[in-house]
Amino acid sequence: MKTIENLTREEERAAEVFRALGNPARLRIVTELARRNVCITGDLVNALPLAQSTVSQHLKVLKEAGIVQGSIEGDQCYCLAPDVLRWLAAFCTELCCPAEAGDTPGCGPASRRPG
Amino acid sequence: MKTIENLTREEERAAEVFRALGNPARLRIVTELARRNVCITGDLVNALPLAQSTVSQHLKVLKEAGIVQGSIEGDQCYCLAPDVLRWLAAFCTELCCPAEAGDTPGCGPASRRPG
DNA sequence: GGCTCGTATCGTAAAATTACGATACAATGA
DNA sequence: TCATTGTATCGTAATTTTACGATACGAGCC
Repeated sequence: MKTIENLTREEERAAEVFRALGNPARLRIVTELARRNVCITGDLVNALPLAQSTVSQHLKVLKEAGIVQGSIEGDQCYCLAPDVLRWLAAFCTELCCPAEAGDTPGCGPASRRPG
Repeated sequence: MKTIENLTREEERAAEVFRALGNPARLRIVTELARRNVCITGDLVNALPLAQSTVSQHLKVLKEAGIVQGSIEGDQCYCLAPDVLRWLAAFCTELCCPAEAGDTPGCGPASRRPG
């Protein structure tokens, strides 16, 4: 994939997190963690129709994206990182509802900005 | 990619939208649309260091995910679909801050659920 | 020491994504 | 009618992702 160099740091980070969440198995892991608060790998392997090694790899991706974190027990007890999803929610809200802009969003020939 | 069959419809939809946003070029398109409100394809081609055909393909992905929509002028004038990002923000918030649950999230040996 | 159990990592095959040039196609204007 | 312009689609090569089995590795127990 070609690197898009004029991304802001925020956009770059958001793309990374979006990508990690954009896989059904990984999203399932995240919802499972949200439901249970804390899981060991085995819990997640049981919850998914995938091989243990595959689940472990997905966990690694989620960990690298900062979405889940291991406990102090040596990476065998996972939970959601509390801030990332909150930040992502704010990012999405900012995109669709820019607080400052008074423009009413919407398509159509008349709504094209003059600039 | 293997299909995870026990995803809820909401999770499936979220994964689709996350995946579409999880590419730097596409996220750039979305932020550009958020900034300008409305763009024709050429505007986006100019904003990105990619070939016209590539940008067009990314637009198609975003359109199929329901994130952008074409205007009535025959798909040549794009804007953000107003509801999807709002919905996605709500989805993320629900994941990290489940309103009902009184449990305090967090890792550690003591917080493992008894079940 | 030698088991078993749970998990991470390695190597690899299949599938999907990404980007590009070439081309098609509709609208516009000479 | 014929060229031009803007955009979508096609075909394809390179890269990345996904999933699996095999294997390594540490902890706990005999």
